[in-house]
Amino acid sequence: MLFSTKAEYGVRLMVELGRQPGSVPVSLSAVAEAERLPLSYLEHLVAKLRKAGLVTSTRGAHGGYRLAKPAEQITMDAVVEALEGQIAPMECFHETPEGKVLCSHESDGDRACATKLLWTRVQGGVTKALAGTTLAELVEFADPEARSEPAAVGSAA
Amino acid sequence: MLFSTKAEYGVRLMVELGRQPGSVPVSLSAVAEAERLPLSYLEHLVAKLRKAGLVTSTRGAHGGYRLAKPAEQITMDAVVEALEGQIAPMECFHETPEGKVLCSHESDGDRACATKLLWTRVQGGVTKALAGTTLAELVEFADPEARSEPAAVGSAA
DNA sequence: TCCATAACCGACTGCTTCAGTAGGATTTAA
DNA sequence: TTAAATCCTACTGAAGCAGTCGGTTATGGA
Repeated sequence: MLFSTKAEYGVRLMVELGRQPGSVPVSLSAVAEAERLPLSYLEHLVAKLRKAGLVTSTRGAHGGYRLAKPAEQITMDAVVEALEGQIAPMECFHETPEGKVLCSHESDGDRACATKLLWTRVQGGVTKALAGTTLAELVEFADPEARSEPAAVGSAA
Repeated sequence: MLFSTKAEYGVRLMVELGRQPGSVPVSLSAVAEAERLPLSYLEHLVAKLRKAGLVTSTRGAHGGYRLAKPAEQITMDAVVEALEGQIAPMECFHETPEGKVLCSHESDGDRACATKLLWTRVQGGVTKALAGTTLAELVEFADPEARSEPAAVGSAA
């Protein structure tokens, strides 16, 4: 598996926030119920998103979370990276701040690192997919009719 | 990390076999020494490659492994999948034999799975990178001068 | 006929991460 | 004052990773 449930849950959480009109904070327990995910685990994930500056929080009663900027301006590479850590195909792969790809095996003898070409391509494919997808797209995809009322979740059961 | 060292070591192993002219089997210990990787760990990896039909083995003295087909015909999606298992971005993602992508959250309520669009794109990016790279390319990349002599392996020690 | 070489196989181990739980502290609206 | 919410740290069982180890089988050559 390329990613763990951290990315899965975290993205769903972001989508849930993105579905909200705007200035209304959404409580984590509402998200947990809507997506049927464990609240206490979501707490860990949302902390990462907050530290990455992707969501803001309001404490106390009627508090909750909301997006730190419009969903159109949030790309999924930032979200996934906040949740999973730096996205590299391989342990030996590091990206410098200038975006240059380094491989620790580089000087591993007398010839170029055999796998660098492959991992560079994979890295490129993933990065392109993530950076080319905005949160707004996912919100739209999940909820094409753009109805503003939340899904009637608690009613059944 | 997207992939573990299984993919890394396994691909290097394949490249090492690909560097050989053709019909000469290469022993695992030679590969281990050339790439400075633990022999007994490589045994596990090469077993996966053999079961996937990517390499063939010759037992006994002067035995070893060689590619099951020309390096030009080996694409890296097969190699990585043999080593790491099915390549899906997420636990809930399954690919049917016909190549259709399924998501277990699909009927997870009243709306489409929010993350499917994203993971489909990521999956596509990775698959394209892996399937679009042949072993021959990596061999050429690692060894641009195409010298046919193997790296002086056993001579030391 | 030995013997060195090599593939083959399964069991075991220390370590880290994952996925989640638990318990509390702090903040804030009503 | 209190209920609702964020925030924080510590803990836990399970699984996978990265090997190691010991032994079995096959084979070419002396």
